[in-house]
Amino acid sequence: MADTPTEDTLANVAVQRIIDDIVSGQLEPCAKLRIESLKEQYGMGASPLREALSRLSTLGFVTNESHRGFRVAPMSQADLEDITLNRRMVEREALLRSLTRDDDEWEVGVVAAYTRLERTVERLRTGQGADGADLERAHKQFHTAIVAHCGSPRLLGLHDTLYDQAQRYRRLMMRGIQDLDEFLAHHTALLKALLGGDADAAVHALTDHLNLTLTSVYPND
Amino acid sequence: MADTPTEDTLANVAVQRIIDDIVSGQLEPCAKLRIESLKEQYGMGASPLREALSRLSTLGFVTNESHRGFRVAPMSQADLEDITLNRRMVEREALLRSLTRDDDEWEVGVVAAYTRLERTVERLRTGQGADGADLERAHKQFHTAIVAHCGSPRLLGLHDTLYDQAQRYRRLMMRGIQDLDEFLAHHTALLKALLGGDADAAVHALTDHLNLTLTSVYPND
DNA sequence: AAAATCCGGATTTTCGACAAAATCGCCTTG
DNA sequence: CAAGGCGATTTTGTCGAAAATCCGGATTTT
Repeated sequence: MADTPTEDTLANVAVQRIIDDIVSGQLEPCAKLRIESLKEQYGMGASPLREALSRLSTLGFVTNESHRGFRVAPMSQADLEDITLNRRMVEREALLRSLTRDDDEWEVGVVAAYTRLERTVERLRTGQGADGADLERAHKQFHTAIVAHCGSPRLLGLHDTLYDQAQRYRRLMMRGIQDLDEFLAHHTALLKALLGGDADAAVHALTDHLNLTLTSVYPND
Repeated sequence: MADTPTEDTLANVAVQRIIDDIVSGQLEPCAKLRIESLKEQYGMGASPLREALSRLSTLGFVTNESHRGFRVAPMSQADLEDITLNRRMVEREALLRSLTRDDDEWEVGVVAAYTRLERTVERLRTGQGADGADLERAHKQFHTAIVAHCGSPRLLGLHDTLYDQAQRYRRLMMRGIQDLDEFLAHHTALLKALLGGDADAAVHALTDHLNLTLTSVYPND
């Protein structure tokens, strides 16, 4: 899920795998994360696991009251609202910076990522060699491409962790979707607005898109 | 009652102390952080130190290439620019949210923090029982009060770490300041703008204030 | 009965010694 | 001077156990 291709310490591997398991729902919200259990589950010693959990707690995927161990971070409407507000802020800033840099590579990257997303949807619909994980990967790549050229390491890092944190809620939203067309149409519209040359319109389209998970999972108010 | 109430874990204490030592400059940029040395320096074992360094690396105070150990994060103009851009974004968002919540407590808190800052400057000038650390604390409390009531846990966390990361550069700026009056005057103006009721003006004053460290440490361009 | 206290087992946190793997420094060699 | 080898050092991970703390139930007190 989180993008770091090859990290060769066990602790780094553990971070990735635990994020994946939390985001994919295999580790449920508020689930106790006992080192002894994790040792068996991930086949490694206690040290790298503690290190991983410690880092995950500063990233917000895990909670850690002192002497009370680690738990998967809980889910709530308030939390999704907080994630969404932060995502709107981060992606707006990153998008504006990408646009005003008039970096040719940006457009290329966004279009390429969109094409990949389109193709993945197609393969998923025709049932040939693409699963939900592929779709999620392509979706993340698309959103990452939008902010990729903002020039700020911190914005990129924030986007990455916020995207993953939102993924838990996005899964709930996707449950009600057999309508892949609608999913793709939303992103097509977003792409059009991004490439349209009007910064304000692009930002609006993006923030609207981000609100979609929120209003879709918690329709009230 | 217990003699020494250890509410916290050693690892948490280590995080705080190392941040302090990095921010205060006692641990210089790019300095190697060898566990063996730190064990002696902080009087604790390797486990809590590794955990602390690991967390600090995700917070951005420390770098950590795999199998190459930990180092104090380097300083650069690009880094300060990144910090500043992120601070403008975060504090702008937090300020706007605090304002639109029309929370009485917000004004009270901001004014109280300003008063504390004012008094600390006064005591510092008359040389009675206040040192640089006190001023630093009061300054941080003032800026924290501005964003305190935004209602977003993530914004608060971001503000906190970004503030601390900026502190290393602020120290350089302060070197050239014997003029406490100017320092205080800047904050007085900021306070006025914040309380003036004009959101746009308040945001502008705040972002200008944040730019001050940047332009002061790196005057070129 | 309700509240406070106590107690024993379980869990978390920390320690320290050790082993494996990777990196670094230095030296030689071509 | 570049390239490569080879110990020495450092980092990373394992293991077992000690110290501190939490949890839940039983007991005592109000």
